[in-house]
Amino acid sequence: MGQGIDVAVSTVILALLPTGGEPGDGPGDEPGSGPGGPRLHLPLVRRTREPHRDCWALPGGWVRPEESLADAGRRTLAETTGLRPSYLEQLYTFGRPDRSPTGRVVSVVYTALVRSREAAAAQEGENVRWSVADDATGLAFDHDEVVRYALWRLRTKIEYGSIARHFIGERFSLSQLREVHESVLQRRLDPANFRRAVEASGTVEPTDERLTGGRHRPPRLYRAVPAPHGAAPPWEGAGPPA
Amino acid sequence: MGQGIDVAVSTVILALLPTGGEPGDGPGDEPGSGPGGPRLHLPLVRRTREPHRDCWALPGGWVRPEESLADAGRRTLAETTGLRPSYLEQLYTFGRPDRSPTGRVVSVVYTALVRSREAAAAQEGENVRWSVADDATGLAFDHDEVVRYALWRLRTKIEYGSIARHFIGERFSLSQLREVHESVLQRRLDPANFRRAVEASGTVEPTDERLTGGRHRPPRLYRAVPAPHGAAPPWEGAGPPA
DNA sequence: ACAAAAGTGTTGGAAGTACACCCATGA
DNA sequence: TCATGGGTGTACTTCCAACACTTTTGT
Repeated sequence: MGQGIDVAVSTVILALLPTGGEPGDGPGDEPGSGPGGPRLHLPLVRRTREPHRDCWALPGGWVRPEESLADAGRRTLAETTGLRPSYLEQLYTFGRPDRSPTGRVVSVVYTALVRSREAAAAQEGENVRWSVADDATGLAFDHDEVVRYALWRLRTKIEYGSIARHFIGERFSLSQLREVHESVLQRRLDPANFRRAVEASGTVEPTDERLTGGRHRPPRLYRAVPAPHGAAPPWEGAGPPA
Repeated sequence: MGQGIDVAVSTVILALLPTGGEPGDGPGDEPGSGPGGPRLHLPLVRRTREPHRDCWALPGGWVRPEESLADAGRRTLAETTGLRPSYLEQLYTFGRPDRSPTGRVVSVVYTALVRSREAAAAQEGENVRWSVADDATGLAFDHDEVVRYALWRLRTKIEYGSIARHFIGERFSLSQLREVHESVLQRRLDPANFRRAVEASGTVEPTDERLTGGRHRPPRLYRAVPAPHGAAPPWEGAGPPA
């Protein structure tokens, strides 16, 4: 066709990191890592060329002719930050004619969630920075808007099981899961009611293991149950069609 | 950049039409228009060129360099079917490398809802056909999949006010609104409980008018209330950024 | 023994469901 | 007056938030 429209992908990758802390120690670690527990962070990359040179922006890049959109998201993410999230979900496609000053660009934006330990793989430095998601403003292009929309979507449609699987490890206590939800939703949750809601949701199941080494009674460990099915588009998180 | 990727838009436009009927008479008209009341229909267009020549497909076309994605959706929709829906919402972006045999095409798909009277504007003929949405299979490209996803999204996230505004007229009785919901959800709803749920939702408000000319007690007419705010991305349905 | 978190029970209110019943109109 | 849908009342159930309470561990 030759329309002269370029197709890019960008990714909003979110991780829960202790306020003021470094990637690597995540929720469930020593307390005192901040006034309100861990907060949502996302990696930004500094642009090294025009337009918006030296501005911070979401990691991303051009889609290659032979790769799927999700694959392009994964590839550009790895190239710019070193991150390789297991889960990627399409967020929205932005295509205002004037959103890039150099020409027509349509950006397919993905959202990913990573565990705090994986977040450490993003080599922070001169050109990569972890930023508190709610404070990320002044970004290049329309990325401010993209980030706000990604946060809105995360907070309004999350499932117990999925958020557990993606933000924390394979095995987790209900307190850890609750702390994740409290950090995302930015409000306290009743431990008793949270327990019952999670158990009734059917998205997690108890194991025989317990978390020892804590300072008090060892909690039972749970794991995310595969997938309830039928509540989401079948291809999300997996691969095709993307 | 010159990636050789073409950007298209397609639109899933849904209307409630009586089973076996013609566009123009909609829900709330004479009964006997089918065993189970009106059903979701969508217009399909016959492809006049390769690939998939003579196959039925979703209306759509190429995005022009200077128009927004939503505008491209509106324009191609009007060109192929004559329809001009007031509401357009982005559904998903499909971009498998092999989804078109002639080259790399990324399709941004929009969903629209139209009133049955507006649906009559789609000049049905040799190359435009209204089809029962749940029965639409064998379409060109990956459009089967697109239609199924659009139906899933409509059925899982609808609001009283919005569905009223888009599927039926400015003024409507609660019975008409209930019939719309019953058709979309494919199950009967209790009239008394439906009334209370709608009234409590705050998305519709009563007027002083009544619908006369019916065969029985004239029902009060309601209208959709502007917008609750904060429950959806701000730009959907309006225009930019899209 | 004590502190602190794990885990259970109970209660009251909101919201959803089923269904009985009265009201208003056209034929 | 009667059939029919419009509209109201009410009891029952289910869900959810608040919070008191018991259990189990490390120190």
